[in-house]
Amino acid sequence: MANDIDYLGKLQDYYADHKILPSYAVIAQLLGFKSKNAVTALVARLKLLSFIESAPDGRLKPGRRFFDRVLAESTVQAGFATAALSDRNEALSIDDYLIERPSDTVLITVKGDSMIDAGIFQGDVVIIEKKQTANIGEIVVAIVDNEFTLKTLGREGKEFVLYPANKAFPTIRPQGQLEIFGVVVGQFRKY
Amino acid sequence: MANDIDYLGKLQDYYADHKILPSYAVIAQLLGFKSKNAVTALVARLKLLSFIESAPDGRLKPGRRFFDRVLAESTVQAGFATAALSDRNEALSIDDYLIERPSDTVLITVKGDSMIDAGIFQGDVVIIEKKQTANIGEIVVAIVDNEFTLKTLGREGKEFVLYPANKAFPTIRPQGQLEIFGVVVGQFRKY
DNA sequence: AACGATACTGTACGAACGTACATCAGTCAA
DNA sequence: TTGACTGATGTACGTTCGTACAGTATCGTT
Repeated sequence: MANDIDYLGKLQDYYADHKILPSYAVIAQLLGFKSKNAVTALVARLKLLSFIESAPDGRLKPGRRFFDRVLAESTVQAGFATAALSDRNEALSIDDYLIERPSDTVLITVKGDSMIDAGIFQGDVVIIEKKQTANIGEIVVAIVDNEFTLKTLGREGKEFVLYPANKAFPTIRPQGQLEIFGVVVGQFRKY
Repeated sequence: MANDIDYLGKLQDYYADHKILPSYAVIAQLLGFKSKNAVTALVARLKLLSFIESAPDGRLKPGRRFFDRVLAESTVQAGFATAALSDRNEALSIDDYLIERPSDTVLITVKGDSMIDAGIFQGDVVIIEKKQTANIGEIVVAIVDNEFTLKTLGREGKEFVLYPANKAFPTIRPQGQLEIFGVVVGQFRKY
């Protein structure tokens, strides 16, 4: 059973490369089995765990948990780290974790350094939930001078203001009504 | 030819539902063709435009442009956002964008503030590709005193060192051999 | 009206498909 | 030592696969 997780990893790698799952014969080759029927048995086990399902035509397709990623505890003692990872750790589907309302969510690539003290760097992608209202303290995408700007919503007296998270940038005090496009609900970065 | 885009849309819908592409026979059914060979011709045309490709075993897989339209539909009306996402059109999902080798990848929740100047905060999740070697300048997960630590790999003289990205923390100069668990390839955060 | 191009229909075929059944080898507990 | 269990190997088979070739219908151009 322990090998099943390694086999699953290989299927996930194949899927990352090709965006499909292969046939039983190709899976046998991939995993080093001599027999297709070993794949049938493995697939049955992976189906029980919701990693894999069958499409209407009998072909294999990713199951609900196929895109779960291993979430390791950083406090796990490193000496046991490798052995522990696949047995006990939680799993997380990144898209499901970051996006709760797909139909109201857009991704925007950050340009500029105005939010670096909030850990949002140029080139990062922020996840925006489209909303016209926001709470004080939330990071929002507002429309100022017909352009999007990413800032923290603040209030001074009766007026809303937009605070950067970088001392080099000024606070924005909008003339007239502040127009909010959405609220930042997540962020990600690739190295 | 105009119908080809509609046919492609239906394939994209099937893919959105099942996360795989079906066989020629199933595609014929899906599109209302009476003949499998019409699918062969359609596939040839879609291949020329890089919407579809063949996997090594002959099965169909999404091509480089297969996800173009899906991403275009998901962006906001503002031209700005569309342009920002335009270089990411091969990514099916955030997971697909961030993770290239699922079998060697684990997620770790960050504890501590040692890397805040690099935009990695406590509570963020970092995406680790398990590797025993890394390049100078990369952010690594190293094992020091039997614990994971997240730092930037550096070198002083002949010795490897681990630099924090926070002035409040000291540089780590490991006794003996530096042990690397993996390299940070991505990061994400939820608000 | 004739012709060429395009997109589809129909048929055929060797190869591969998913599935079923029997068997074997290794491991572990009693 | 023995039996049960698990995971793999091997074989077989009806169905489906991807591909090739021939033919048809429609449309636009000359």
